[in-house]
Amino acid sequence: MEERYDPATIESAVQKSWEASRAFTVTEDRSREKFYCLSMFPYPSGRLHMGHVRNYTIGDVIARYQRMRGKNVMQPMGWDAFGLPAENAAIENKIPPAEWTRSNIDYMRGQLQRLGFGYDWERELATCDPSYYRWEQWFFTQLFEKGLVYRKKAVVNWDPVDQTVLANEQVIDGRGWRSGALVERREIPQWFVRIADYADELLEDINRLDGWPEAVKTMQRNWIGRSEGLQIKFPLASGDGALEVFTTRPDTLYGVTYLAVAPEHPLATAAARTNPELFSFIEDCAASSTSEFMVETIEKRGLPLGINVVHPLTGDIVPVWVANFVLMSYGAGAVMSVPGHDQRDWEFANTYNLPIKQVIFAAEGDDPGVEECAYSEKGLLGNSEEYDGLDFLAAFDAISSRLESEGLAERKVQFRLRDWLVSRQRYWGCPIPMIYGADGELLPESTDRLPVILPEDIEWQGMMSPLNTMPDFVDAEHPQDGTPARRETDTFDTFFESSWYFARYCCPDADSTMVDERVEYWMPVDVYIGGIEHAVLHLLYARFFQKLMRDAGLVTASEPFTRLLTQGMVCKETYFREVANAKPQYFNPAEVEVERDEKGRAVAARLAADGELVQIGAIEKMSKSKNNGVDPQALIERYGADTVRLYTMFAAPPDHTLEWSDNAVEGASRFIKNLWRLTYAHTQKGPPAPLSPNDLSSDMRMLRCQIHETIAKVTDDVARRYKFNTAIAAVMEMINALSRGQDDSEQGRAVMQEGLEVAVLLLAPIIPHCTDVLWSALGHESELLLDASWPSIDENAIVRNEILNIVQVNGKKRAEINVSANCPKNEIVSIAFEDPNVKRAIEGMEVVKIIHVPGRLINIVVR
RNA sequence: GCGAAAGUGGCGGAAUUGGUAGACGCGCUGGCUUUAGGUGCCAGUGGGGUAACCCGUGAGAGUUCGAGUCUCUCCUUUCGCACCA
Repeated sequence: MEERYDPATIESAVQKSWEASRAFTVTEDRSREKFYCLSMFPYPSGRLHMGHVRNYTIGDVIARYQRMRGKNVMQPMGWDAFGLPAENAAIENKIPPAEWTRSNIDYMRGQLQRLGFGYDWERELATCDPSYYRWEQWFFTQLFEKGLVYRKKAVVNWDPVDQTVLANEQVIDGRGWRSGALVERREIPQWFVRIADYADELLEDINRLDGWPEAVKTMQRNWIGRSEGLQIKFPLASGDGALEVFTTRPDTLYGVTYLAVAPEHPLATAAARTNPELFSFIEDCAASSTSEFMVETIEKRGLPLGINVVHPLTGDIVPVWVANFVLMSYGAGAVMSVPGHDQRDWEFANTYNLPIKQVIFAAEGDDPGVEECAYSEKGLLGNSEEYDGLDFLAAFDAISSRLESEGLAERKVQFRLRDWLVSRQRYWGCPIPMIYGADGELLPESTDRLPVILPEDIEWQGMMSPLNTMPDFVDAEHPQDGTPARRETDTFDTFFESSWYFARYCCPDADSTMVDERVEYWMPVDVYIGGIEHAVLHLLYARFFQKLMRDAGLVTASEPFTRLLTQGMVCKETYFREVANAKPQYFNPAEVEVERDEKGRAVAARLAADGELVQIGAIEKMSKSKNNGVDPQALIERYGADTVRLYTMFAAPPDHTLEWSDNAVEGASRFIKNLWRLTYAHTQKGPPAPLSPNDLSSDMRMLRCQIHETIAKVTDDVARRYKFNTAIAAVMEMINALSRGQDDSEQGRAVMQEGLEVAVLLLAPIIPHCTDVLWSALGHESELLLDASWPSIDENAIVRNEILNIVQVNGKKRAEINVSANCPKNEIVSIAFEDPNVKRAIEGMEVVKIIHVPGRLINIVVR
């Protein structure tokens, strides 16, 4: 090894050796335990950002650790290549999306390789390749044949100027982001997949996901949102038909004072035909974004429809309103309003002077009343005729049974989960393989004509998908009789591609099936790593797809991901200057110099270019808009990949947000240099003698104890807890101890050898390049560090004969005492009572009891 | 609005099962070496107090011999909300 640590040279040499030996290429080997380590594949946006670096370092550390444990590890990588940004780039820069995407992939692949991630590049896939998307087209046709796909009208954001459908993120303050035109809600026919049919199983199987974070499981449960309730018919007072509503609180039925329907509800549409005020209200509602967040946060408004219904129990006449907060997509698109016992209804009733009626009373204690706010707890019924005094369950049952027997209601399980809308009116996506016959018949493209290839050589005009204007694409034939037909021009939601890529990695070259038998060896994924923002959508769609594939006989596992690790965001401070009548101007932290007081607090910041002050903003997620991104490329060039990997793992636990600090990167670099120097100095003294554990000085025995305790700590942190920051801290402590306790005696050098070997092995997954060189220098030239065994613990080394105990008086620490490992309680107590601090603390007091926590502390309780 | 998390020194964080609060690192302060600068090395570093000691984990209550950790209320921040990926 060289005396000086030169990351650029080392890293390129080590990476070349991995490449030459195809070190990360794997095949199925039934004699070995497999480990499938998967990180969420990136969207090829142009350059890697710190979020990618963090995500993929976590995955690589786990993969390399499992390999050292002897597992047959597969770690693949690919590209989630379809999506909106490629279309934006096409519009802005006149580059065809395919070209833009493929050149980004090439650049980003190089960046991943420079970071030294151990991917099996022979399994690489890009979702925009026909060899990939042909199989999801095929699968979609299978789903269609099974009746799991249907077509129905759904609301979209429509930009009337650009004549195009907008994504929610393209709607800013109710306007199209490019045209600035007021966005309209418009209903168009769309393709849906019946995920709601699997709602029960998706919910039930969450209970089996032991390796998933509780927070993610709870979010999925809430997203699926199973609720048991009653679908009730309120007969129209006019006598023609009934208005159906779903409620989970039939016990509050006597408190209904009005009904509310969504603006898109047929009853509202019908009433609006003869009522201009209603018509314009509904139009107003339609002029806002479709996102649920917007619907739920706007001011609650409504109008009476002039329609009445009959209360099914009392026969009272109840008015029907239209309200902007009722969602057409949930339940029946109509609700029964009980302002006494639902806060939103209460506020609405207050605004419009609708009656509020209390029908639920507290089971015990004071009556809460409904004058100040709604009482939404479950309690005992009142003002409810013969049901007075019943509790929630009894009332639910009695009222449900009565209405059911009268044919006015039906018990129903309602899910919040809606069927998956998979069609997008966009170009850069996988074509939906459907054809419209002359009479509008829905026809799946025949299997032998798949894939339906997305034309890549395109002219982009305006904002609309160019597919609509390409006769070569649109003109099709009836799959059976060959008559002229029209091809679907919608493409799939990109979640469609990302819902099964993990299965395809197992057999990326299968050219006659979607997946082959190799999938049975590798699936399920043992650990899946990605951002917490995917907690619901992507991770739920992927679970759903796995079940669809299982039911199609393609796979046997019901769940795709055994263990899930959700990663936090990467953040950085922001700096800006106010600009009159415009958005603030943000400056990249690299261009700003920060002044600190003697405590290190930032007191001011100046732009390096002009020396003038800039304002210090919040610490926010790295983004273009806040100009607070740190380019990984520049850091790799300056410090090397190992330092960047070490820092990202050390700065925070994987599931926390990571606040980027350039100074702390320097610290990571310093640590590697220290390890390098220590190893160099040690190896320069020649090979050490074999270790003889029974001949160690007491200092060396202690040092060796720490080495083996570090193995235990790091193994637990890496394998079980996924806390790489504390694992690294433990190795740092060990290196500090080795460095301080240098002893050039024969056995002292043997302990140093053992300590350095352990450090190199423990750090190998995190900083694989420099440890590779150090491993050779320590005398393991013939062994590949990649396949070296994870170090094991010498149980004899970690036996301690003395243990530090804490003495507390009334829970406050008063002394520390050293006692022998199995010292009985009474002896510890008598030693404690000898301590002057303890004596002073208990002087003149009566000892009430003494609590002993073996091996830790005693607490003397006095009064 | 609904759902889910988080809040500990100047900063990132540690404390794994209710048992020593602040490991490790950054920053900062003082010193040494070299010196053009940087690197490197040593010491100190939660607040208050001469000290004994007291205070201290977003705020407030509670349970306990003992609470950063458990319970309740509140505040703040972040993430998701179905066409961003």
